Amino acid sequence: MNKNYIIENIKDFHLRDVLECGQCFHFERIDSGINPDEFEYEIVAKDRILRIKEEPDSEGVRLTFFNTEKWEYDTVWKDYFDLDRDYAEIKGYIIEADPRLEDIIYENSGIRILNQDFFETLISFIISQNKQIPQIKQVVKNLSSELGSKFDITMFDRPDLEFDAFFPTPEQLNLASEDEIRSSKCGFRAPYIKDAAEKVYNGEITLEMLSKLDTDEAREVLMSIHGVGEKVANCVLLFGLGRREAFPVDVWMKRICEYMYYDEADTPKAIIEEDARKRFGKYAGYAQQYLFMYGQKHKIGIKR
DNA sequence: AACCAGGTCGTGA
DNA sequence: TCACGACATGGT
Repeated sequence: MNKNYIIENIKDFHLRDVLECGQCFHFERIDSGINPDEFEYEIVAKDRILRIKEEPDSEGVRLTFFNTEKWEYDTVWKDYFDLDRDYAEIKGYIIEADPRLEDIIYENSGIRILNQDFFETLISFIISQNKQIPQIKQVVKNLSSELGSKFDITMFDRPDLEFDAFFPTPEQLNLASEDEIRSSKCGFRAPYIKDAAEKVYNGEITLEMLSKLDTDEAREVLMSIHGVGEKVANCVLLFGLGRREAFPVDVWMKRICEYMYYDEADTPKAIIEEDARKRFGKYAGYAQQYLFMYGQKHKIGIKR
């Protein structure tokens, strides 16, 4: 009990940027914010609840996984945080594809793309349409609290948890009525969530079948869900199915890419996606995340 | 008080 | 194909 696991000198990692870059929603910052170099978060993922802290270190950062055994880090969190990946290679590849991204990557050098649960990613990004990130987080929290399995609080080393339940399983969401789903404040997305839960629960769409398909085929299958279009499908591919060549184009990416590549001219999202995938190839998804963070920080293309 | 938000669907040219 | 309004909810 209360054994912490610590890893040191981690490069290309910034906990805040990893979590706050809009790829995941079931987490909360829990430190005071007094020390600008320290970050502590509570994350619900991988059928677990993790408390994790980041501090500066001589060659990068030190991460403390609270109440975590070494085997849990090795078999669960290492993969979840994409820590097996060589980000120096990824960055080099992207900069070679477009040298103008060097500064952008430098500014956001701690981003990683998480390897998240497929079903949770699917539902989360269905919720994300026409919503801002704080609201998405709230709906994910409500859905979990109302329909997911509750934690055994006695398992944890502190009583004041931000969350009280796991994200609902396909079965739990499929069993819920549309009204129950609506009480999470997901609004008009309730039937979309219903349809997704149904198709996954009854085996019409499975992780196994999607893994056998190439990215474009898998996207078609995902888009057979009512309420899943190009953008949501691409997010599921990138964040929930490990398809790092996927390049989701939302309003932000549209503005950023028009600014970067089309002389500010109005350009269809499909063209932007196609060109980006040609330009950035197998790492288009990483390029997308760096560009997204950059665009948000500097409000690229926002008119006033 | 309108208007917008990591969109998608349905409709009508 | 393509443009456009509707869709819940909450925040400026």
